Amino acid sequence: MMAKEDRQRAILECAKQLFAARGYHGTSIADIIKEAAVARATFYVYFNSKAAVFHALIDSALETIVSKLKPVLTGANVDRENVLRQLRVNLSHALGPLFSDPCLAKIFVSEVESVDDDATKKLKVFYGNLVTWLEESLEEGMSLGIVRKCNSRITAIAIVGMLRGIVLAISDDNHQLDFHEVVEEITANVAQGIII
Amino acid sequence: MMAKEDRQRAILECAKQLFAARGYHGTSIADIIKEAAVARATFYVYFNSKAAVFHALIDSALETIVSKLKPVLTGANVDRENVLRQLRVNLSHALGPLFSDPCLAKIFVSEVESVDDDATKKLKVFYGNLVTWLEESLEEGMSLGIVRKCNSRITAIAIVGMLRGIVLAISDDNHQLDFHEVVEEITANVAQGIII
Amino acid sequence: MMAKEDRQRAILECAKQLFAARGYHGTSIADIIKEAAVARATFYVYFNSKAAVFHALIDSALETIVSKLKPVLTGANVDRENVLRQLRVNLSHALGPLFSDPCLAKIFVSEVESVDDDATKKLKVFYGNLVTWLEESLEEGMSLGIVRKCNSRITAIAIVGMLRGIVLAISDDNHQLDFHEVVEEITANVAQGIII
Amino acid sequence: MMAKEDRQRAILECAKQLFAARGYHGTSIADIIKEAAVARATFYVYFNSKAAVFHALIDSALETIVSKLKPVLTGANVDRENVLRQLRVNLSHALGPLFSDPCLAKIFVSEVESVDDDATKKLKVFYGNLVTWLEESLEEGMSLGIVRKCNSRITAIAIVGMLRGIVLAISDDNHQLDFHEVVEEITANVAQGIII
DNA sequence: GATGAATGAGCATTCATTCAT
DNA sequence: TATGAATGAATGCTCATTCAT
Repeated sequence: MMAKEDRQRAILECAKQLFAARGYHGTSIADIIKEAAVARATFYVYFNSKAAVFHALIDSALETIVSKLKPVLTGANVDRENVLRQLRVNLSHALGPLFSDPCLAKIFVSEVESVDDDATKKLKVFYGNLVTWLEESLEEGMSLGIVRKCNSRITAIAIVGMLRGIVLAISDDNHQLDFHEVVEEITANVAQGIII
Repeated sequence: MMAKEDRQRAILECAKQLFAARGYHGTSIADIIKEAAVARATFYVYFNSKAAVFHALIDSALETIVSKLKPVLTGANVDRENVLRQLRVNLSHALGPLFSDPCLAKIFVSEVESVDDDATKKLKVFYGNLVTWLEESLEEGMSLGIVRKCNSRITAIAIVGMLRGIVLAISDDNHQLDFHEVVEEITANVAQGIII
Repeated sequence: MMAKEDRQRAILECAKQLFAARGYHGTSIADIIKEAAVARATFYVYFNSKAAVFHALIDSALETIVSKLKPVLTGANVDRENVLRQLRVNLSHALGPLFSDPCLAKIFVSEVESVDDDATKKLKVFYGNLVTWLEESLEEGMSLGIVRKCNSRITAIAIVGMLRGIVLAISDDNHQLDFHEVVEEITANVAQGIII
Repeated sequence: MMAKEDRQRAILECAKQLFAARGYHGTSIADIIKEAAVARATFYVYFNSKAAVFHALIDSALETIVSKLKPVLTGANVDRENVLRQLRVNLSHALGPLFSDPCLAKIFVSEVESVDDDATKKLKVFYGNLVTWLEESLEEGMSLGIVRKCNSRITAIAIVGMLRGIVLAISDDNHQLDFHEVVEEITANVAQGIII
């Protein structure tokens, strides 16, 4: 007999892997319970619906990431090197969990359509907030002379897209990216651009 | 009575809008034929399956974009300005059609799961090729001293992600980005990075 | 191939018999389509839900009965015999269809619980209206001196119950009541009571 | 800790109210145990099944009523007044418990379909017996010259229906009938009919 | 070619009941 | 005795696809 929490975790874990592998719509309750080795009704003891598992996964993913993010501190005596260091830290914290769990990464970039809206909306809101926050940071950076003059909105969107691209790559089996290299490279790109 | 091609095009167009708005799984054959004002069986006169319409849309989208892309020419007498100009042109050509048709943009970044593999695979292959091509270009650029030393694979992935982010933003009603600003901004980011 | 209306009627008829025999909750869609010899989805071409068939049956039953009822005319020169004749006519019209279709009778007295409320409510409203109408008729009859002084509400309820009892008996295979005798007997009971 | 019998009674009482309010099929075990504040498995300690509780309720209801009924005594020196008095007494005894417990009344007239046959059959048998007994009484009454010549079967069915109608009205919140008036009225109807 | 009726495989969900403690 | 976790059979319903005209 399993502890109650373990059971829930097992279902969650199986669902995560299946959703990551076959997508939300490609995964049936039958698949999940077979993988988790529980009876049909048992699934519903722990989750009210298929959508509910997905919600839980999204929530957990967001929680995992968001809790790690720290605001970038700036001020009088904050130089370029300092900002880049903070950037590196945030990137490491954000990407770390995704690197160690490709399924989480997959869920994170999944654009699941037509699930009970809430779930997708949560992710959308997250990315939207990320963009807004970056936008404001860029504005502040410009006023401090740390950031070159740019269209902050477009740039923010581009950076978030860049990160999503990385996460998508992580979630793909064959890319095999190295965590530290990624962090360094992203930082460098942001810092220097690509073309000399 | 409609000409045969018009009928097909009508179905395709309606399907595109519906897929863009509600997603592949959120759109039923019933939705499509209602919108296109054709009978159920008529749909199957023109397309073998729901997946087939999606395939056709993907194909058309890819064709539209790919045909516009030109290889970036480099050589002895190619300077930084020249390369950036070519980059701008390619970006304009690639993003142009997507800007004028947000539904196309949506399809383009859609990560539809569990459609008969082929469709998703085509998009994946496209993005994969894009990454590979960029990777090679970066390598070449490095050897020519035009590109700073970097991990070409990661950087390529990041850039493609950046573009995807932009396209995703285009496909979203509320972002309202300006075409030329976007092209300039992306170019600038690639050229200079963000942090001074 | 069946005409469209025939198909619907066939389903309706089978559903009626099954509902009458096993009750609403004791009848599954599987039962209905097996009896009607149609495919599962075909059922849903004609009815939106299991409850919808029941609604249709109730509606049809009520329509059948209600359309036959005529208001009892009274006035200066209306004597006891005349009123009783009108009563007989109404009884005949109301009970006739139920006598010729025991399943209809069964549906008519069925007190189906927890179907999408509407259906049950319709029947309840019908019986409620019947009671109210009878109540008013009794009141009028009293003021005309045709009806003995009585509690019109209780009496109305009792009469409607009497009728329901008859209909229930009709719907039972083994009672084998004679239509004309029933009409006469009810009229006589109303007219004379039972105990001398 | 509750005494064993109290537990059982509590479950029974809650079930009765729920069945009366939402019907048998509209009431789940979950509803019952929540209302009775007992654990799921505890329910099955006291009752073997959902149907069993219903059986018990029917049994108790029938017991309550049947035990009160007294045979109507007739004989040489029994006049009309005497018979009516006995009728009144029986009615009072039968309707009394139902008036004081509308839920009991509801159960009593419930025509629950597709419960494990036994329960419904018991009620059916009860009503059948009632009809038969009335039928015989009417026959006897006729031979004694107390009852007018009538079709005893139909009349018996009608009278039982009348009573059922009253009980149904009792079980409905909004009717608010007065016990004594009902008894008087029924007696009067039986004695005199309605139309003068 | 054009149509709409017909189809069945598939799915999420419910619920009375049993098991292990 | 009392419990709550676990269960699987059953059910209503959907939807892409095919058939007959």
